[in-house]
This record gives sequence, structure tokens and C-alpha cells, in this order.
Amino acid sequence: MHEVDEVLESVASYFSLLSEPTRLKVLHAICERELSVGEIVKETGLTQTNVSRQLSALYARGVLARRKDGSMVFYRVTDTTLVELCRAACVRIASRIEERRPLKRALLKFMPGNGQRQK
Amino acid sequence: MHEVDEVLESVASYFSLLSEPTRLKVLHAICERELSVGEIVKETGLTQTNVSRQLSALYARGVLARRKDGSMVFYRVTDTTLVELCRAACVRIASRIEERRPLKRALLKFMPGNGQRQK
DNA sequence: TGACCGTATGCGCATATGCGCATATGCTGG
DNA sequence: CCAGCATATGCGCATATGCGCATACGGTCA
Repeated sequence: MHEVDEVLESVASYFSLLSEPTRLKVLHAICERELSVGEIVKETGLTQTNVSRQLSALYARGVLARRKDGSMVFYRVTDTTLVELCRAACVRIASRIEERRPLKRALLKFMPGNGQRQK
Repeated sequence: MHEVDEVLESVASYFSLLSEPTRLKVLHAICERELSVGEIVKETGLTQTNVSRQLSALYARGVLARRKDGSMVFYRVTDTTLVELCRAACVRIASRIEERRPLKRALLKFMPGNGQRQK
């Protein structure tokens, strides 16, 4: 029975990657295209330290790919399930928020229908 | 632009519901059928305090329904997206673990193909 | 009404987590 | 080899989170 526990633990730690705005912001930046750390910093407005740490965490969990070019490091998402989860959650959440007031969904890359067709 | 941030924050807190083994265990217990707190305690082996707290958290977030019958309280999952997410993550995780050794998937209600066809 | 069962919650502690600062490491151009 | 840029990381602090203990609350039955 504790085999279930083990899986649940893994699942939990998988979800924990998505349970924080900062990491989501980073993922949101690179969910469509590969970017260097510096570009992510610029795009997100987060500190270099923070971005680098989040990337390391995501990379360690095996959901990102890393490519070095000179002194720069480029990251991209390899775990498409992760992005799918974000998309599903975004749809769910956005509909809730929208019950109160309208949202500009175009701003969210996670949302379906923003250029990338991936199904 | 900070409209995105707001959504990301909501998404993060949505995922945080799933980022912990205890809560997943509770969800796993009631993902198919409504159960009372006591039954969940028995099935999960968690303490009553802990179960009750997790249920309260999930209920407060609006993903569970609550029904009182006498002195007992029954909970069930109303947010089907949540279960879908668990299923998707489980599939992903299980395949990874299985690269090393086989799993008895029949034990996991979250896994597809265990009685409930839901697509 | 009082004893008992089922459920919820305030409190406190232990631990985990996020994040900035300073600094280290690695690479490049001169 | 040195200066400077890009990225990573050790350290420490502030905060958040999980969870148990004790207890409160509400319902039931005699």
C-alpha cells in the first residue's frame, strides 16, 4: 500500500514545481521558445539570482533542457505535460476570475489559442 | 502586465493544493466517491486532525462539496479539473518510476483504466 | 440534560521554502 | 593574463507550511 504513498510523494513534488508564482513566471517565459538566462531575467523582471535558482530547480527535476553557448546558457521546456497542466489550470482559474471581471487572455501564453497550436 | 502575475499567483495556489502528499492522499480517497471524514481517516491512516484540516483547505478553495448528515460530514470532489491534473501527473510520474522497476498501477485510483472511464 | 461520538480549530513547534546579498565559477576579448 | 560579462551557488533571514496536542463545538441517544 505504501507503493501508492511513494507515487503520491513524487506527484506532489512534481506539482510543487508549479505551486509558486516565480517558477510559473519563468516557465511562462520559456514555454514557447528557448531563452537564455539573461533574456528570461529581462522578460520577467526577476533578479538573476532568482531566475537562475528556479531554472536549476526545474532542470534538476528533469523538465528543462539546458544548452550552453559560450558563456550563455539557454533553457527550454522538454516536459510537455508540465505545460499542458499549466494550460488546464489556467483555463480553470481564468474562468473563475472572469466571473467577476474580464481578463485579457491574450497576455497569457499558457492559455489556448495564442498562436501556438499544440494539439 | 501584472494581470498575468495575478493569474499566475492564482494558478500557483491552485497547484499548491496538489503539492503535498497528505492532501493528495485525501483526494485519492474521495476522487471516486463521497466519504465521511471518519471513513477518510480509516482509509488513509492519517490522523483525524490532519484529515479535517486538509479537507477544510480544499473546501475553502472551492474544489470540494460538503454535506452534513447528523454529526457526520461527507466530502466529495466537485472540481473535475483537479482530478484530471492528478491523472495526467500520475501517468507522467509512473512512467518515469517504471523505467526503473514495475509498479502495480491498479493501486492508484488516479491512474486511468481502473474502473472509472471518464473520457 | 449529560455522556459520547464525529468534526473542527487555536496554539505552538519543527521544518521547508523563497529570496537577496555577496561571491564563486566559467567564458571571452583584448 | 586580466578585465568584464553571464551564470551559479553558499549563507542567512524572513516567512510559510505541516502537523500534533488539546480542546471546542455540534449532534445523538438514553
